[in-house]
Amino acid sequence: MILKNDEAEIMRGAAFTKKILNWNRYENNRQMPWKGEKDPYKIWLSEVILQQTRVEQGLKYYQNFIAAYPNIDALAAAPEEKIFKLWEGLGYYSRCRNLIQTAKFISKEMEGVFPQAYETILSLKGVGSYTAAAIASFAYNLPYAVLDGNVFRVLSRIFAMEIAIDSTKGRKDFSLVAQRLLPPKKAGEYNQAIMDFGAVICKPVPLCDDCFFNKQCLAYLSGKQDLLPVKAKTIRIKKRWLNYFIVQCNDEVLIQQRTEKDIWQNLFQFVLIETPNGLKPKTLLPLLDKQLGINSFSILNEWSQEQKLSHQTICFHFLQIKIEKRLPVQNHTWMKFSHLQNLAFPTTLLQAMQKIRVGSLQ
DNA sequence: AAAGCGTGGGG
DNA sequence: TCCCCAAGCTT
Repeated sequence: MILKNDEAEIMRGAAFTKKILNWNRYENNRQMPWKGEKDPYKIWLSEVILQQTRVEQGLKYYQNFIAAYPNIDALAAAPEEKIFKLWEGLGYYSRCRNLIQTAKFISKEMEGVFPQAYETILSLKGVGSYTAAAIASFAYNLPYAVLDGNVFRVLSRIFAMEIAIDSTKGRKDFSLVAQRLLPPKKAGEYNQAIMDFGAVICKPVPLCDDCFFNKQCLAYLSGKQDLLPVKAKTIRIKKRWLNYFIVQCNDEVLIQQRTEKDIWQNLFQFVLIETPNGLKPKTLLPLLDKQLGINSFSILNEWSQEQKLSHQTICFHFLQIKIEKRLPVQNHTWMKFSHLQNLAFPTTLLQAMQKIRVGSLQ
C-alpha cells in the first residue's frame, strides 16, 4: 500500500502523476469557462456552484452570476432577494446563504481582497477542504490536493483502495494519498487534470480501454474497477406530505418565506399544511379553517405530484382556491401574481405556478 | 459523526 | 422505475 511507503506503490504514484499531466497537456479536450481562471472570486463562485452539481447544470448559473456580479463587492452589495432568485432551481440553498455571508465578509472585513492563505480560505463559510484546495491551487498554485468525487474514484481504482470513502478513516487515507501524489510546483494543473480524468475517462462506468493507465491500474488488473470506490452508508429515503393551498383573491396570492432550518430555507412558498401522512382533501379543508381561518372559498384546481430528492420523497398536494374577501392570514403576505417572479421558489412550486397560469388561459 | 440538504441526468 | 451520482458543507 502507498500508505506504508511501499516502493512499488510510490513508483506507481509517480508514474500516474507524470502520465496524467501528460494526458492533460496533450489529450484533454475538456473545456469549461472557469478553466485557467486566476480570479479567486470567479474560482470560488464556480466551485461553490459546482458542489454536488453537474457542470452542465451549473454552467448557466455561473454565467448569470458573473454577468450580474462581476466582482465580490458587486455581489456583496446586491439585495439578497436578487441573489436567491439567481440561485433558484440550483438546489442546496445553504450554498447561497453562505455565498452571501462570505461575499459580505470579504467585502467589508477584508477590503474586498480575497484571502490568499489556505487556512483563511478554509475558514470562509461554505468553503470546506475541497473548495479551499481548489481555490488555493487554481488561483495561487498552492500545493493542496483536491479530494472530490472524481479523485476518490480515480485513486480508489488506481491503488485498489477498498476502504469506504464515506468513513472517517477512509477520508483520511485518501487525503494522504492525494496529497502524496500532488506535484507541489504544478498543483493547479495537476488538480485540474485528475478531476478531468475522472470526469472523462475514469467515470463511474469507466472507459478502461481508452485509459493510458490501464496496464498499471490495480483495479483494472484485477477486474474490480466496477466495485470501486466503496461506500459504507446506504441512505434511507423518507416521505413527507406537503399540502399547498394557492389562495388567491383577484390578482393576489398568499405567500410566506420559509425560515425554519429545513429544506428550502429562505425560499418562498404558498400556504402550507404539512401532514404526517397523505390526507384526503375532505380532511384537509377543516385543517385550513382551523389553522388559518380560511373557510369560504371556491376550488379552482387540485392535483397531486411527487418530487424525488436524494433523501426524501415529497408528496405534494396542490389546491388552488379563490376567496372573495382579502382577509389577513397569520404569518402570510398577500402578493400580486406579477411580483412572484422576483422571489425565489422551490422548483416544484414554480412548476405549479406555470400550471395554474396555463390553466387560467384556457 | 451521522444526518440533512436539491435538482437533474444516466444506466 | 429505481438507484446512483455530481468540482461537498454544516451541524
